[in-house]
Amino acid sequence: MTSSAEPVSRAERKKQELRREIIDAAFDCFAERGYHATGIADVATRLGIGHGTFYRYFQNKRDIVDHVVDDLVGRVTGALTAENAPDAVSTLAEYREQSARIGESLARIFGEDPRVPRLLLFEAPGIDRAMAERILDLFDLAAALTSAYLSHGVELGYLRADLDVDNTARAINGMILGTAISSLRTPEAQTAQSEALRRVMYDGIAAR
Amino acid sequence: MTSSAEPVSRAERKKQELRREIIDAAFDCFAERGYHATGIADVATRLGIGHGTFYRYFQNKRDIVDHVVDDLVGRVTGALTAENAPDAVSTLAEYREQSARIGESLARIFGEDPRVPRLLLFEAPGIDRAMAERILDLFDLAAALTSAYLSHGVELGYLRADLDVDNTARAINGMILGTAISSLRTPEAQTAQSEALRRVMYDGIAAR
DNA sequence: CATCGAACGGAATCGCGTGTCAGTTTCGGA
DNA sequence: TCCGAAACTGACACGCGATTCCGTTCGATG
Repeated sequence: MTSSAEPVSRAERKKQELRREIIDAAFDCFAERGYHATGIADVATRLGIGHGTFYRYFQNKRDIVDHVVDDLVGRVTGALTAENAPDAVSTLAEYREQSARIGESLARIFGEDPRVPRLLLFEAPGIDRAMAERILDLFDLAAALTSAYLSHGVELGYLRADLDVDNTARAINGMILGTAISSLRTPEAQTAQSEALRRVMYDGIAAR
Repeated sequence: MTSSAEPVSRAERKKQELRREIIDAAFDCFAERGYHATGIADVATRLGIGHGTFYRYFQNKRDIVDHVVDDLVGRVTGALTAENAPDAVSTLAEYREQSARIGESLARIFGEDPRVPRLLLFEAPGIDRAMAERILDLFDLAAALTSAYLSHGVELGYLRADLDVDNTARAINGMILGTAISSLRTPEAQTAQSEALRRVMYDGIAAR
């Protein structure tokens, strides 16, 4: 797949490598001081390159933050979709396992590096309207996925027949969001947090 | 209470009034173009005053956004606490009613003016670290309140005895957060959304 | 080793927004 | 009607950071 041939001259590879490094350095800076507070010079200095060089790789400041966010969004959607087809499941027990798996996957991304949720949830939406829309798109995508899982469960009869799949999906994603945000301050509560989340989903909160 | 006397000269009242108007205008601007994109001049122009005047009322740009946020946080905490003592409730049915009431109250604030959630959730956290912490504080406060309700319910026996109150509180607040965010794009779904939220809380999602 | 083009660095440019200040207006009281 | 204090105004000084540009360096090629 990556062998789409072409020159791939040694120099070309070097170039792609630096491009990659710039994206990473920008991510570091944005996460550390925030988007508006970091200058192009900061990013360049962190890599030990002149800031004029930056402009050989990216159009402008707005351009790079898009690439940084691309990267993070990719990681998240990857975790959401990888190895987890909605129709791979046919009982409630299997569904619980699958949701636990997805939950862990997200927890890993968010928990291992709190800068990821910080940037996506706290920094990005304040950059401009377009970026805020991108984040909302991400929420919508997540809602659509969750919704598909729920629909599947309703069809097979292991979830409530009268479930309002779309809105319930958003509610569930909200809980996940809440977990991600909590973990910004108390990363160690992650596990208990997602356990509580699953209990609410499956058992509700009322006494029996 | 407000009659703490003192001069309250006519001029003094005028002054407080303008101060108030500046806060409102700043809110309008921040919500419209975002914090970083609005200049003091924009705020002043909107009121038809010179921007020098602004500095007679507030120290600087950072100062005013604090006051704007104060205002919004006040509205939200007001909705969360007003007329809703945790111990005013003693059965599950009453608890459902109370939670519906609080939900409606929040829905009113967020639904009537989407700029409120947009500013609190999307704009504020990106301003600087201190502001992000303020928003996290607000989440913590909300979690503590919800937690108190849940504890009360566990003690009286109408909620599950093994409920992890703290983490469940955060999960529930997450769902509320999800609702607020959804309503940024689809305000009309508010009601269905919070209905779904309550169903998850009380009935879970599994078939019986 | 000479040549040439591409990549690099960082000094200089440019525009913008914050915050100040000195002159002007408003207003209440005598 | 007049005076002085307080409030207002907007031109201006200032700093900061994004972007440009050109002299220098690097490295491939013959």
